[in-house]
Amino acid sequence: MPDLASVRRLLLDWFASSGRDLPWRRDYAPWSVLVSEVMLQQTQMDRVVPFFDRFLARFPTPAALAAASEEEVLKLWEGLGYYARARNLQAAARAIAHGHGGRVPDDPAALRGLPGVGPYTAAAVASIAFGQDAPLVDANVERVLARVFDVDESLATSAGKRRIAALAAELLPPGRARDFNQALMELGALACSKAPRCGECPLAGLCEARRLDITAERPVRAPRKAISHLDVCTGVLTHAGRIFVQKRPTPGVWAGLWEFPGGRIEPGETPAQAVVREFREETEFAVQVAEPLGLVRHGYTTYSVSLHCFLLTLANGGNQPVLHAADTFRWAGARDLAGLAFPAGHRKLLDRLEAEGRLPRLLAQG
DNA sequence: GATGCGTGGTC
DNA sequence: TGACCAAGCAT
Repeated sequence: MPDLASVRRLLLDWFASSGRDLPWRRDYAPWSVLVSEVMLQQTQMDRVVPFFDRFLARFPTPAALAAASEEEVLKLWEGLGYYARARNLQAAARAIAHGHGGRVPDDPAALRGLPGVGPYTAAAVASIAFGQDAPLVDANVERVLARVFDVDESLATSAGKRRIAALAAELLPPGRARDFNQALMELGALACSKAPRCGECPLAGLCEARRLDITAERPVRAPRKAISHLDVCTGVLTHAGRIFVQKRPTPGVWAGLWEFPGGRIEPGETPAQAVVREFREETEFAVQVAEPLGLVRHGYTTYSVSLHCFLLTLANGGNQPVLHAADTFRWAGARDLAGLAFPAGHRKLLDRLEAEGRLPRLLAQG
């Protein structure tokens, strides 16, 4: 088994020389650390940084976020995914503003009680913001420790998880948790990645998986479920120079985001038939297809979709919907469309219409 | 313990 | 191209 003291020293030295310069690492302000850690859940660093900069500029304190509208918060989160994080973070900000005197708590139990803060994030904030000796485990830590110490239990099992957690706790140098926890994760992100770059790794000389030439087999993971494919449709319904949008209910997929109605294309149905049916079911609008708008392809973790898009007009009747799949609706103008948060596929469709120069015409008063 | 929740990068 | 995956959490 690799020498623990050597692992600690090599990791801390490497992090001091090779750690990335990140916005929240200048002063480790607790609010910055909390926001960054929530954004980093299941999301890679390079993608987070620009979102973090915009978010902190707008919401420099928990009180600022607490006072904002959910609309504005989701708009700033648009494109980052896992939107429950944004709503939970605002709920956490309100709890901090009203229940903790406006300061992010340093007590792990209090942190854990904030919405959207689980075991990882609580330990990350306690150690990175406040320097407390809290070990943490994320996917990076799992990868690094499973390789360095050749953990052969599957990480899908509780035995494997316990083994990693025990190693992370035993390894943590008291008083150095801020740098050490970040060092482990940074190493997992920069060197000990899925396809490891052992030439850049300070631990290569003592890594068990490398010695045994089994880095590709560590960590042992459960096989993922197969990715399924789905054909769905959506329609941009225009009327009197405006476009119909509806707000998705909470909880659920894309809760609180705006969308164009649509849904799954059933067997034996053409995409055009499906979009007419979906509008009837979701809004009780009778619509007709004015023009196909092509295909938007989009991937998700467990499935991929082909989004068949259409331009629609009202076939008859008034412009008041009866909503069955949404909280509220709006006949949106250009300013609305720019300011509302949409799921990526629908935003992609809007961007395409914009790029083709068609949006102004659709939104012309008529 | 299993599942749902987004998105875009990578190879 | 498509399968895999990322600084997890809630239910």
